[in-house]
Formats: sequence, C-alpha cells, structure tokens
Amino acid sequence: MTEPTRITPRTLKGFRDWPPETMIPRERLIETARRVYRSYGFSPIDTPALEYLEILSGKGSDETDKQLYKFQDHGGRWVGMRFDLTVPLARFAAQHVARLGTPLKRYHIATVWRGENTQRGRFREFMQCDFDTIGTISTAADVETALVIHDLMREIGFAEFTIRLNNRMVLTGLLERLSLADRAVAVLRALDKLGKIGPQAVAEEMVATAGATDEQARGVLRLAEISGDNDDVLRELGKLVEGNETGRNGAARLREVFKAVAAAGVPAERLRIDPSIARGLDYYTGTVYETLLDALPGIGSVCSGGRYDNLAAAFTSQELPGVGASLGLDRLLAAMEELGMVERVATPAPVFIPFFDKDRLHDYLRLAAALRASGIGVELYPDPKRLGQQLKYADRRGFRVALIAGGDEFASGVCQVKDLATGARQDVPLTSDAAELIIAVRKIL
RNA sequence: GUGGCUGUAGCUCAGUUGGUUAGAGCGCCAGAUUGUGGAUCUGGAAGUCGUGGGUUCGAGUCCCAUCAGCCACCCCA
Repeated sequence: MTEPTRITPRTLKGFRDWPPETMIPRERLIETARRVYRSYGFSPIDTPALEYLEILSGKGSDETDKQLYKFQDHGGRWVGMRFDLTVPLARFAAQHVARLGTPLKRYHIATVWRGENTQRGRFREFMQCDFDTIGTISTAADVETALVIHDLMREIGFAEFTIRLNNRMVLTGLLERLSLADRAVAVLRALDKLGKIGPQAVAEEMVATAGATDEQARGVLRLAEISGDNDDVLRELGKLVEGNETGRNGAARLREVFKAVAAAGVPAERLRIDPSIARGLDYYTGTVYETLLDALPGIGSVCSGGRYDNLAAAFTSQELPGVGASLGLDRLLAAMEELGMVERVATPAPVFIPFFDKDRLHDYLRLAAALRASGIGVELYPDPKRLGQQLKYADRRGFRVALIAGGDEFASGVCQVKDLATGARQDVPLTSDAAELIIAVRKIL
C-alpha cells in the first residue's frame, strides 16, 4: 500500500467553519430574529445565492461591484453571488409584487458574499437578517423598523446599545442650500467619517475629494456642532435647513419618527438623532438607521438600514418605496463572543442517559423516546463505558440532567434523576409513560 | 486592492548571537476509583516549528515567495 497523497484541510480567507459551540449560539440568534420579525408580521422568503450578473452589478456603489464574486457558469452565463439581500429583494419584488400585493413585509435570513479584505467582525461570507416593508411611504413603517431593531437587540440580550437615526432628506436639503447637491455622494462619504476622524479631517476631505470650498465644508460641518439632547438636535436641525423644502420635510419626518418611537416605549437613551450619519449605500433616501453597541462601538454597526424611494427602478417601472434594515448576524456574534455573552454549550439536548447496563439498551431507548415525545431533547450514550467516564462526557458537553438506571434501579422500578449542576440525585418511579420522570426533569430544566 | 504586525502541540505561549533527540501550562486519553462528573495524583498520546524555496557544514531562529490571522486605508453587517 502506498501512502495516498493528502490534501491539506483548510478554509478560504474570510470563510469559516462553525463547530457546535459556535453554531449553537448562532442558531439561537437566528431563532430570535425569526421570532421578532414574525411578531411584527414579516413573512419569510428566500432567493437563490446565485443571480444573473446583470441583476447584481451596478446596484450599489462602484465598490460593491469590485467586491462581487462573479464567474461564468457551465453554460457560459455570467453569474454573481449575492453580496446583500436588498438587491435580490428588489428583483424579487419586481417579479412577484403583482401577485403578492403591497405592503409586502418580508424577512430574509441568508448568507451573502463579499470579496473584500477581512478584519475583525468582517468576513467574506456572512449572514444577514434583513427585514423590509415595501410599498408604503407611511411613517408608520419607518417607526416600526426602529421598533423591530430595538426588540431584536433586547431579545438577543443587549441592554446597552444605541440606535442612531437620521434622515437623508435633511442632508440633501442642507447640500442643496450649500450648492453641493451634485457632489452629494463624495460629501456624505466624508461626513460619514466624522465620528472617526474628526471635523477637521472631514473638512479637508470634502475640499480634496468633493471639490467643496472651505466655506461649503464649514457649512456641512455645522451639523457636527449640534449638541444637546435629541430635542435640541431636532430644533437646531430645523434651523439649519430652513427655507429648503426637502430639508424641512426631512427634519419634520425625523421628528415624527423619533416621537413615535419614543411613544411606543423605546427608552430615550436607546435613541440618538445623529445628523451626521449618511450610510454609504446610495439608494437610501429617507430615514436611516445604524445600531452601535455601547460596550463595543469599534466593531461597527450591527444593524443598519433605511428608507428608499424606489427600490426596484432597475427592474420595473412600478414604483416600490420601502424601508428596512439588516442585522449583521456574524458581526454581532463576534461582538457577543468578545463581550463574553456567549455561553459555551456543546449540546443542544438537556438530558443525558448513560448506557449503564449493557443488557438494557431497549429500556434506555424507550425512556429516551418517552422524553422526546414530550418535547425534551435526550442523548443516549452509544457505548456501555464506565459510568464515571460517561458522566464526565455529559459534564463537558453541558448537559443539565442525567437519567441513571442500572441493575439496582431497574430491580426496584425507579430511575435516578441527577441534576448535573448541583449533583443532587433523586429516585423517581419508572413507569411505561415515564410521566413522573418527565415532571422531575422539567423541574430541573 | 494597498501598507504594517503576527504565524511553534487542540488552546495560550517559551525557545538564548543560527548548533545535537523542540519545551511548559491548560486541554485530551488512560489509570488510581469494575455503579456516579467538576478536585488531586500518576502515566500517555500529540508538532514535516503555516506552506514552498533559498543562504549555510548546520535554519524554529536569517532571506524571498506564498497562504492565513490581526490592524490601518477603503468600504461596510
């Protein structure tokens, strides 16, 4: 026998494996997102990972085109892997909205791919959890979007986070007043960096890359000088866009959204009107959202989104306004891990049955089946090894309860219920339906 | 894509101006303890020093390339 040539097992840059101890919390996060979305009436959809290249390219900024994974398929078609869930939604809506009707509320939890350089909390393959409301321009939908973000974060277990709100129309209005509207993209891109590089550097960038005058740059940066609580900011903002129709509407809408979100019970300290956030994506036109973790702002926004006037203009003449946001699941998970919020459990089932007596396999199988029938997850150890070893295994994996039954127990018709956290044991009568056992186990769980 | 830092056992790391058979802690496996885990003790397995070249009598150590991770730019979840 010659030694076979082995291939080094490895994963691509920016792509990762998910062993049980990371996949279990990841699935838990997905379940939470689903539950919250559904509670607001959003319905699930899915779309293909691969789309015709023409569907995907040219939809975001020129950057997204560069990051797009693209290739020719076996039939010579140019195809691309989706880099977000919004463009596929636009295509989906254009194709199906006639049948589905509006408002169309959908959520979409799926993997996306971006061929960009990796960093902490930044991968080439990652999961997004999008939710959008399409076909309405009502402020109610903007408000609901913020409420969903809030519920989502709270349900996931974050107490301290900040949803930053702005409205693109405020910025547009301001830029119109300053005669900078034609250079909006470059100006807003610079402005977006305010928190990171400071007003001085932002002004320099505006002059350098957007061709703004010093005076124009100063004008934009008056946004940054606004301080105080949310009400103060709103008031100042109003003054700044005075006399400009778009800006006034934007400020009014921002105020409306903010008031309604606060009225719906979101604590004021979770909300922050921030006139400097622009969001890079060009298609946002109204309210924009960004969510930062107070304990880890450096990892970036974990849930971002906004309102767009016309999502599917590239695909249909039908106007489809909408609003939505995207939870960056893998980034959030990376943050939670860093903050020690991820409990390392390697078993999804809470109950462990050691294979104690090698002649009692059938009894153990029946016992396990009875508990599963009542909705309790059970793992039966596959080998009749020493009990100590089996319990050690159960301990390592994080099982909560062990059901121990050997010759003594079977002889007296009981089963030992052991709480693995406390070590407490108790004998419970073993019946064919295991009713008392189930009650005893439930008490511990 | 550009620039900087890093890469030794499953994990965290040590490894002297290049010099014999590359070490530790934790973890893992076994035993002490043939029916009870988390503690202790004893023993054990495990590394082509990221990978491929080069310099050298000799490379974990120096040089180059490459792959991967982290950081910055850029952009974003």
